[in-house]
Amino acid sequence: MNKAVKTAITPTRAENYPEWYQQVIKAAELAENSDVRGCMVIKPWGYAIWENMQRSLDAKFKATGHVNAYFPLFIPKSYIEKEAAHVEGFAKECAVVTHSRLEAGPDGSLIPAGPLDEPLIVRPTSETIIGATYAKWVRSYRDLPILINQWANVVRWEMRTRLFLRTAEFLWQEGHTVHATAEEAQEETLRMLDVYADFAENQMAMPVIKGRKTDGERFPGAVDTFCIEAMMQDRKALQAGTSHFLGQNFAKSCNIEFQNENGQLQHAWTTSWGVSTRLIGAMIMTHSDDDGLIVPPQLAPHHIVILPVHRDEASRAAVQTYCESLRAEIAALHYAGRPIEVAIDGRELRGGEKAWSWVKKGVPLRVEIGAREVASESVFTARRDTGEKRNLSRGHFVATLPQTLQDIQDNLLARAQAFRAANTVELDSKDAFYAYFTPENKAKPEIHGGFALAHWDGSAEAEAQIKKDLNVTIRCIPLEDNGNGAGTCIFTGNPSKQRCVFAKSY
RNA sequence: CGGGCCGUAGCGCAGUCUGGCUAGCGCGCUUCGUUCGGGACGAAGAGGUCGGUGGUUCAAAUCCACUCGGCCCGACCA
Repeated sequence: MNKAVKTAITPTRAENYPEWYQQVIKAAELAENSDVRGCMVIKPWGYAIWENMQRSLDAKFKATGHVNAYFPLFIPKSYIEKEAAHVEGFAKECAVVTHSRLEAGPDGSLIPAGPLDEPLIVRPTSETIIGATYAKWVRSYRDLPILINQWANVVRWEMRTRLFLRTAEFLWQEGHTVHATAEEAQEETLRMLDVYADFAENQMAMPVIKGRKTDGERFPGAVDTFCIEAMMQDRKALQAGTSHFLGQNFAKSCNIEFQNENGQLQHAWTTSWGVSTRLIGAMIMTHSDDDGLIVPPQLAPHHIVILPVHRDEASRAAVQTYCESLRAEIAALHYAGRPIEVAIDGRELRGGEKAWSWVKKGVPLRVEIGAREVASESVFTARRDTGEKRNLSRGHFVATLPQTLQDIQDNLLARAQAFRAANTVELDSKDAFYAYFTPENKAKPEIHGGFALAHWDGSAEAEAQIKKDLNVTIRCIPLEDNGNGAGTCIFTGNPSKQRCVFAKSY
């Protein structure tokens, strides 16, 4: 109390958003930088959130007919070379294994030995190695479709990294499917995009825009790339997931061929789709505040923590017993299809310090139990999302707990939706567009801009120009056009079919 | 790969320009005491190859050379 702390996290979002982001991660003990450049250590609290994401996504994949499998970490260099656009996109960021062992050097150091005949690439994505495998599996139309997902790590040698948002190694899932027809593959591509959007909104409480990428932003080797785009609290866009219709590009380069009902040999149609630990970054930047992380109940490792408050030794045993029985009662309840996760924090810490540690970790509900609560059969409870503190009868608290968690979940989504709506504008002139995306203070840019919905005629020149001038990109061409149909391109004056989403992005 | 900055305790830093007592400070950590319902206070402790190698010197965290690593700005980023 003596310490005049206004917020648990310094700096605040308004003061320095990127630094705030780093401090939230640190304070919540989600992850830290490792000794390996660009690679992070995901700590237990962060990994538990990832496990919850995995569990939920995995169930959705299974429910849409997919099964899991695992493919190698290493890809022969020649495989990557097969697809021209793919090489172009990934060659610059591949880790390459060239030797198979180490030998003692003259000064006691180890030097690589046993050069490989063909270097191996550490997978940046697995289209080529999985495609090569599928080529062996597919003979007949009866072998199709193949609907497989893998949970894996991938490596992309990024120049500049940020925890969760862009790391050299990251965890993800990648679905790779093979179909007999283009239509079926296109349906699959959009089905999985819907799965991602459903997960983002209902589990992460993060509203997203589903859309199609422009030619310039498309996945290397894809015919069509679809994405979900979310708005972070600095109003920048984050691509939260992608689903690609690969056409026959990889089927041709990997030789995935089958005989159709008429006995004709033809190339198959493939898709791939993925989301990564970047979603944790998205969750942080969507919901957290100046007191730290806020985890949506659906993803929270603990839904609720019980903090025993021991004021004197006389009541200690009674408080402890009360906490234990409350925990047992809560643990028997269910929320969102799983038992409510409840923990008692019995650490020998001061009350304030202990409470703040859970605020910073973003636990949805905190309960403090002392002699007063024991005496009156009540609980003192605080919501992380609103900060609201209440004294409730124990019976009422327990009976309404699942609903309270859902209220928090709903509130987070509603809050994020309102934020996005408040920072989304329709712009109808190039001047207004440039004004919207230009900071008032160029030396120390304030948080400005947001999502701009504007007409664009498909001109790659205009797309390149705004990227150069403003660092603004077309995030996507929305699948659901709520921007009232056709109009005029604000850059060229040519006709435009619909508005696109423009924003600065991560 | 170009331009700039920085490596001193777990973290954040001072000291380097102008070489000189036993290398300091804050936070954190350990122990004890008093405290405890929203981030306590006091006392006593532990913790350092000053990024590395070589050189100059009676003497190097400090000066010189080389080298390794990191950060920022560019370029790059499904």
